Amino acid sequence: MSQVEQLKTDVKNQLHQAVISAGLAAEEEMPDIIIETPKDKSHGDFATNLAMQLARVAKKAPRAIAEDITAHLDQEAASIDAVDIAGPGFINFFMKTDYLSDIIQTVLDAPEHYGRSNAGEGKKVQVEFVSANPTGTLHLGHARGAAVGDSLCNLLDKAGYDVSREYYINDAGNQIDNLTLSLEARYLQAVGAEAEMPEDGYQGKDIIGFADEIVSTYGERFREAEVEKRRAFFRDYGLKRELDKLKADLEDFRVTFDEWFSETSLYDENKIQPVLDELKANGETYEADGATWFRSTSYGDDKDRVLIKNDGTYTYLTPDIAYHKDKLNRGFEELINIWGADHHGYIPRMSAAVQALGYDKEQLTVQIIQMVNLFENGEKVKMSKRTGNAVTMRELMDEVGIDATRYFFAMRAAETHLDFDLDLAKSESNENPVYYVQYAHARICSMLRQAEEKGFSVDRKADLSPLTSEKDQDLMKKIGEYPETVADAAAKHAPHRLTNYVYDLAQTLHSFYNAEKVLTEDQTLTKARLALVEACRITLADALRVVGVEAPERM
RNA sequence: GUCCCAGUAGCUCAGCUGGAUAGAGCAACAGCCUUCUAAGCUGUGGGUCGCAGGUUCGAGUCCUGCCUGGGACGCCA
Repeated sequence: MSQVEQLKTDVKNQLHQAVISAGLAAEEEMPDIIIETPKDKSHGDFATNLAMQLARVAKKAPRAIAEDITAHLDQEAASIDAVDIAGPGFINFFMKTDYLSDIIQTVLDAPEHYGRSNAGEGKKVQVEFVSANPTGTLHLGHARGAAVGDSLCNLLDKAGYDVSREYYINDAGNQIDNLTLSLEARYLQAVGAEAEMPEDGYQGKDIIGFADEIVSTYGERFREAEVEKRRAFFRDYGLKRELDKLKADLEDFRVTFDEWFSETSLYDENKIQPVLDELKANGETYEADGATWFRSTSYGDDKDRVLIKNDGTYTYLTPDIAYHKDKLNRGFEELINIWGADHHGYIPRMSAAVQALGYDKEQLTVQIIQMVNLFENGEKVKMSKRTGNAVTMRELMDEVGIDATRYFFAMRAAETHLDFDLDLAKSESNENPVYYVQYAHARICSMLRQAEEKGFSVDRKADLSPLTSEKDQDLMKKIGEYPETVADAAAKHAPHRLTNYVYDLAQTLHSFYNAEKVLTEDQTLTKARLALVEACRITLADALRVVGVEAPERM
């Protein structure tokens, strides 16, 4: 537990005692005691609305209740320096300040550990994200999903969840047949044969490239080959090359997966039929119009869904249900799927399926990634200038840079529409929040370098008592908020809270920097401040790492 | 038509489990570099929180209806 959480717990416990001994409420009437951090510093380090919550139970005015509570409160036991009753009945707590230096001490004692918690209690969570079809290039929306998904996983990991990252490869359906036929057509064209692209074929240049590769490696041998064999080869070849490309793009975007799960493997390992049997045995299916239906309306879907079409083949849903069953069989207690906005209508049926298989509704969470609109020169850009197609993730990385792209995508709540300002993301200026945060880190590194030249080094045992100025304390407090921010952002699946935090922390550092000098004639003060900025640097670097952004030592 | 998401300052967005005077950044205006990085700091102005009801000590936050924008509504994936 972090210092701040420990303090809050102490205050909570003492408040609980005070309420009992003041006779304001019995144990079973006790509300959840909420300790919040006021926005306004004059309202103390912490505050509680407990007196207002008790108004009904105690049948007294909140301010009078607050008087009773504070009169019975053991301030010493909760490290409280002073209390104040304010507004409609808030109790404000001004804490003894030594907890602030404890924060810095904790960071310095175990830098790589700071912010880590056991909030998740080792719960096995699986996050499935990106999962774009292996038939083309990753685009804007995929990039956002990748950034949000990866940061979320980093967060969950830090907050004590046992997290696994997975990519579901749709390598079994029509789209793969389409890929195969498209590649075949391109190959035949490349060797000068008559061939037409299939209807709805993949027009991308990458397919032409693969065809050329095949020609240069294998020559024209497939020209007269048996169609079935030829197609099997093209299928495997095309799939492998598409996957290589996806992996490379994602890796360059600093996103890696623990598992690349093949849809085809569900067929190969006979994992679909047993799930169908199970649903049938549970009475969740019926036959109608020559098809097999899943009675998803029993679990809140607005209509039933076809599992087996009247031509005998599965719909997309069927293997996907088997896939989710497989995930749960692998021991994951919670599944998080990160899907594009165009899939949100699919949520109720997947949720229904999980429930129909006997699992708890809460075990599946679907996080929707809303659409991204690119803006340049104040105008919406839909298409890439170079290719005329939708803007790809690769283009975005090349043009904007990975740091800015990752930061911008992580910066906003995932389920909100995002306007991505290309000019802002590209600008190396004060307007760009990424550089603002990175600059804070580089600035500290610069101070540490100069300290070293002057014979100072960061002393983990430095006396921190000289850190008494307002800016010193602001910075210590902000650093102290990190563990809770991480745990909270993880629990709420909200990586954007971390970018908000890291921006705040950078701002607090810059403000500190302009008000106080670190390298001074006063050795004791210098050592204390070096310890402080080092703790800040560690926190900045770690938060940036979670977001997927580098922390440069110079800018 | 049904369902989902969004609507907060001129623009882009935060706003935790319902709490104190609704906050940042950008843009506008006024200051701060002989001093550790000015990619920085300090200050000023700017709001019927889409609209209307309701719940309660208290609503941007919860409930109902409506308006606007986006999306989804297939035996496609």
